[in-house]
Amino acid sequence: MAQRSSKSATIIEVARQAGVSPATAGRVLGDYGYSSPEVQEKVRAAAAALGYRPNRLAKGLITGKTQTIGVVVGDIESPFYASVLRGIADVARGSGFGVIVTNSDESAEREREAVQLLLEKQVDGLIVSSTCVGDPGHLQAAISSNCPVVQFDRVATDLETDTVVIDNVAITRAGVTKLIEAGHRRIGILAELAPGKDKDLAGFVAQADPSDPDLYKHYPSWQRLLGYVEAYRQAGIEPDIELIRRVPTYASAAARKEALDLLTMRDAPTALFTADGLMSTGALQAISALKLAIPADVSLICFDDLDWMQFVAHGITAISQPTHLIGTSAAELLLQRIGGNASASQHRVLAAHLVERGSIAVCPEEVSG
Amino acid sequence: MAQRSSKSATIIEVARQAGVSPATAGRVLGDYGYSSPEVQEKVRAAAAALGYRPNRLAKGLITGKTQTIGVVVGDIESPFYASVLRGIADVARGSGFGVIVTNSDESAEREREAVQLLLEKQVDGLIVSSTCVGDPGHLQAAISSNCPVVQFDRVATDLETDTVVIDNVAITRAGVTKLIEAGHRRIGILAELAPGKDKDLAGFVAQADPSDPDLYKHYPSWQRLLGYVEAYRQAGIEPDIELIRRVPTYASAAARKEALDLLTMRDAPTALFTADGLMSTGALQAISALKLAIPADVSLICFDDLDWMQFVAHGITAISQPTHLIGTSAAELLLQRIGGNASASQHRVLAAHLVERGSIAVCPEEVSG
DNA sequence: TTTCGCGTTGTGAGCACTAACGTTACTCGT
DNA sequence: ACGAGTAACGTTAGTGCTCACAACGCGAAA
Repeated sequence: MAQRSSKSATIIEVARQAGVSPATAGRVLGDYGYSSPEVQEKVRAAAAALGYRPNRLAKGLITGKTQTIGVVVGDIESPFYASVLRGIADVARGSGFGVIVTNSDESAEREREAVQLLLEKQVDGLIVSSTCVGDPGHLQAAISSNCPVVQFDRVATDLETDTVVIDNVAITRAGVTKLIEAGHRRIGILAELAPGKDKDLAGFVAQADPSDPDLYKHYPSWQRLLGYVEAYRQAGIEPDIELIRRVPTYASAAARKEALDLLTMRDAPTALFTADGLMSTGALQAISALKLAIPADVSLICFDDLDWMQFVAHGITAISQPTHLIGTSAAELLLQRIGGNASASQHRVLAAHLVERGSIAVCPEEVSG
Repeated sequence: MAQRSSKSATIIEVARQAGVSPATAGRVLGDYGYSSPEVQEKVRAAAAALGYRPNRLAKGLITGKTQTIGVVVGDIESPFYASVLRGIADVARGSGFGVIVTNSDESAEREREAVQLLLEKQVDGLIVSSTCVGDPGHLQAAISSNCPVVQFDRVATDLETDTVVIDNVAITRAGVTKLIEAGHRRIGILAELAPGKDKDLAGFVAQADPSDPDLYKHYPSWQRLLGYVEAYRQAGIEPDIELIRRVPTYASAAARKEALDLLTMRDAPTALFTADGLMSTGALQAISALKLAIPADVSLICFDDLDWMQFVAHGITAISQPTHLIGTSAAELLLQRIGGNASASQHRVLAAHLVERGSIAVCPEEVSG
């Protein structure tokens, strides 16, 4: 019989109803310590009769554990983050954990506020794709107060946390190499390449070196650019800086604009590489607006395998990230830490793979040449 | 100077450091009651020095408010729910609230578990798109324990809650009417039409009546079917039950299969209406596999305006839901309730609109006929 | 019988914080 | 001059629960 009243029953009322002490009732309901079968039955019956619902706040206050993990992502609306979050939520649910989600909107300040809020809510751990890998003081603060952190996608390396990433450089190199093998020499690349508008793109490309611990390399889009440059160098070609397009604001409209510009320039590229889902959407808008055919007029490889890539044109060749697995891995690592695992930081590098479809044609100039 | 130690400082330590009582420190830091400027400064200085971070659990335990709202959706990975969630999160953040998200996977049992967990965590309110509109006992329990509930998309009408929905019947009727006006007489419809596999589809269509308070009408996909049927009847045509396809499992692969079947049947439809994003994706897969051209071979209207609909073929005409607004509205209504608003339930019906693109052609048979 | 140990239960403290109330000092109006 | 009002602060109790500890009974081992 459920309780009708507005205030729900406490464990003390259950105990009184069952004729035992609150501690005993707690032992039965909380499933710890000792209790005899007879008492268990009495307590459970009383709890059911009163519609007792444990108050996890009180429990958390005393145990120091809330069974809640906090997640900070750029934007849950993005398919990438949504899928990662789904993975996290699945693992969390399996262990009786709740998940508090916050969007940083790629703003360092919002991210800090979010982390602060989550810590005040006493989350047991944090999963973060940090906007500010160069200034992770807020994450360090979390770790210092015994709140383990797992980073994914973007990682601040001078932070002692578990991490889950994919090998952006290698998979991008593989993808761009496919285009080069098809004879393409002028391959445009569309990437966010945040933060730091002042960053010297030409300098970065010139001295591109995967072993260099440059801060910008911690951002996936810069890593993907690195893979792009490496693919060129491996083929003995020098990349043309004109073909590397930085999208000033992280939105498909901006990507579309940049793609339009790229595709209508003098000596336009014969192929395109897009560094993430938003870039892909923008590129497709531009290609559609220009009434170009894929792959007859322009070849294409997209980072992130979105739903529509299997049926647009003759299928879009894409790099597929194991998004769900990123989420489950991050959550599993975090739960291990919460469970007390104090071993050295684990760094998981998951495999992305190329989904070959019909968006790569042999370069016409190659054919005629 | 931030604290290095693992346990963070409490308000008592701050008070001691500042030379005041815990209550006074609480008043300063919690911004309630009275306190002199001098004391405020001392306390704030002490708090900063100790790296004090308020414990919201303790605060919540005593005030009965956690500044947290719980959200239950089918699947955060779906663009619809992701966008609604984004709206909720935006409003929540603006008011200093956290958001705990859970997926029900369209399972009534999981939904009940999720609600139970959220109530145990003492959320101040719940936003739910319920799977089990016919058996909302768990939601009634929430309301009874003073936890306001706002429903969106799907609503259990015999529950006294605020609701946020769109007018599925009207907008679908408008969309299908466009197809009929273009001369199409055989329009296939792809819809989930859960729950109740035993539900008599033919009977539902035969007696389709928008004023009938049938349980199934509370589900958007059934409502959309109703709009479809009404569009036919308004045009003086009787819908062909063969063209109404129920997708047995809610996945794009199943939708694809059903669409393939539909498009290759004898007397195949000349146009298609898809009742949500997953159906649209499945339909496009089928159309692509059959190498049909849109709209030359088949016209199309899709419910839910997904990213790719602006650049696929000549653009896909779509029904666009104000997803973000659904989320913000639901969150605003909930925050009002949490704030103490006890007026009668509000039922918001938001406007969806038709985004006309290039996926509707005049029916060829109409032209020749 | 004594001693030990174990299962079982109750008692009391305390987690970090806020609300209610009491006390003090001070101001103001008449 | 005196009561009322108010600002500022402290004391205390209480939020719902868990944990350490003590106490007790009972059977087995010494």
